[in-house]
Order: sequence, then structure tokens, then C-alpha cells
Amino acid sequence: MMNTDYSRANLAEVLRGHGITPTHQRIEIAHALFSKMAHLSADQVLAIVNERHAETSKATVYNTLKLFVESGLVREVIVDPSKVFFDPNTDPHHHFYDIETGEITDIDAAKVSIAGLPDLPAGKVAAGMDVIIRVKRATA
Amino acid sequence: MMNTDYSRANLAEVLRGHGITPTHQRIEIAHALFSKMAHLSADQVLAIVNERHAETSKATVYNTLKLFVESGLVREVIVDPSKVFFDPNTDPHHHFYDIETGEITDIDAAKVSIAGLPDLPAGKVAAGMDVIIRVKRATA
DNA sequence: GATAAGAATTGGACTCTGTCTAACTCCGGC
DNA sequence: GCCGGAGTTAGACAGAGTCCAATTCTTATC
Repeated sequence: MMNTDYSRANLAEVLRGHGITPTHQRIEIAHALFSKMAHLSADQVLAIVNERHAETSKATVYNTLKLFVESGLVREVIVDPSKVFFDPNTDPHHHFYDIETGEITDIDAAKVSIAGLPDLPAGKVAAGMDVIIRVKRATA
Repeated sequence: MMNTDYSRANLAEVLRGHGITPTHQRIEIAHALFSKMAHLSADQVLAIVNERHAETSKATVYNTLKLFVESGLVREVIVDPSKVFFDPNTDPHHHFYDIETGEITDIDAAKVSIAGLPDLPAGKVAAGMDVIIRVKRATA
């Protein structure tokens, strides 16, 4: 788990630690994701980053989010057709998605298991697997 | 589970049984889904239905798939950003989705369980919940 | 601190999935 | 067979995401 220092200077170090050149835009995007600690869509990230002055383009937000996903800094959560969310929490966990309200709730990874996965200890869902449970009512 | 007679005449009866007026287009769409018994996207359904002569519009395919989902004839499977798949198998089950190959594999519903769902017998995932497990390698 | 070369960013056009609409056609009860 | 409502249609539209060539920034090296 990441520490909780979300200063620009610290975020720059975090990016360097993941082999990412810390540009202004990338730092702002990282700041948006980590300081909110919420599941954000690319659109929401774009809006937050440009709240005061428009300074980051759509292309950069998409490029950067893709880069962050590839380097394991955030996770992609695909719950909705036509909208991907980005989750700054990379601890092993899964997601409930309420179809009706659009709400996303975390589930402890240890609580989800699948029988018949002989190569996994106790049938637990392996790290790297992304379990998304779509429900019709809030179940959290 | 549905029977395996995929003749137009029988599909018309199946549609009527679900309260759906069996038009030519709807029968063709049902035929595409059930005779292949595969997870198809709206685009694929459109292509299959119009293989010989263009006779069904995009709007009708979308309308019909939505109608089929609402009446429980097929299920929506949301595994990929920007593409929804439709599954003619409505038996309770869940899905593995291989991010790299795009392959979708079924999992027996009984094999997936979540701890900490007190209102559900034995922590089993409830009917109506749609569990999608996104993996990086084929795990089936 | 200046320089240079590659990396990052940009805006805008573009693609793709899916929606909407208003006119037209078909289905089924009478 | 007629009629009214249900179903279908083409094409315009919307929103998320991609692409590209031109520009700007970062950083290693001096």
C-alpha cells in the first residue's frame, strides 16, 4: 500500500520509483487519483485536472492513465459498457458494481473464491485476477 | 435450459412464450444467438443476420437485443470496455474473460462464492449477480 | 547554465459503439 | 381484407477513446 503523502514532490518520487518521468501533467493526474482515492473515469480525471485552468489535454489523460495501468500504479475497473474506471487502490481486492446506481464498492479479495482452480491455494482468486460482480441492488 | 430445436418455427414459439411478437428480424437474431450458442457482440449479430442480404438494421438489432435481455432470453456480459456481449445461456453461471485473447469462458455459478454475504445461503453468489473475472492468461 | 536529442504533450480530426427520431412497414385482431 | 398499434428503418447524432504531425518539455551531458 502506498503512503499517504500526496504532495507533488512525493508523487514525483513515486512516479520515478515506477520508472515514469514525472511531468507536470502526470503529477496532476496522479494527484487527482490518489488524493480522492476514488474510482474515477478518464473524463472525471480530465475535469479535475483542468478545474482551474485548462492545462492538460484529453490525449495526455488517456496516455497517462494507460501508462499508470501498465506500471501497476492504478488498476482498470471495467464495470460499465462505455466507461472504464481507474482505481488507485492496487491492494488485492474486487468490486461490486450496482447496475442501477452506478455505485462501486470494494470487496476484500480474500472473500471471493472459486472452486475448481487446482493451481490456486484453497481456490482463492489469484492476484491479478479482477473480479467484478454486477448486481441490481446495493448489496454493500 | 432451452431445448435444442433452432428452427425458425420453434424460435417463433419460444419468443411468443416470452411475450415477444415474433417478427422476421427477431427470429433471425434469435437464430444467430442460439444456433451459435456463443457470446456475440451486437456488431457480430448484425453481421451474421445480414450475411446474405442486408435485411435488418442496426437499430433493430440493438432494440431486439435489449428486448431479449429484458425478457430474460439472453444475458448481457460486460467484459470489455466499448463492447457488450450477449450470452444465450441463461443458466446461472459466470465468466472468465481473458484480457489478452478476448476469450470468454463459462464458470459454474456454484463454484463462485463470496464470504460476508449473510443474507445469502452459504455465501454463494446470488442469482442475478453477474460475476466477471478478468484474467491475463487463459485459466479455464 | 546552455545544448541537444529523445520523450511527452497538444488539438483536432477521426473511429467505433450505441442512441434517437420521424417516416414507413408489418402483424394480428376484427 | 382493414386498421391501428407495434415494429423497422436510414441516417443523423452522441460520447468514449485513438491517432497523428507539429510543438514543447525533460534531462543527460558538457
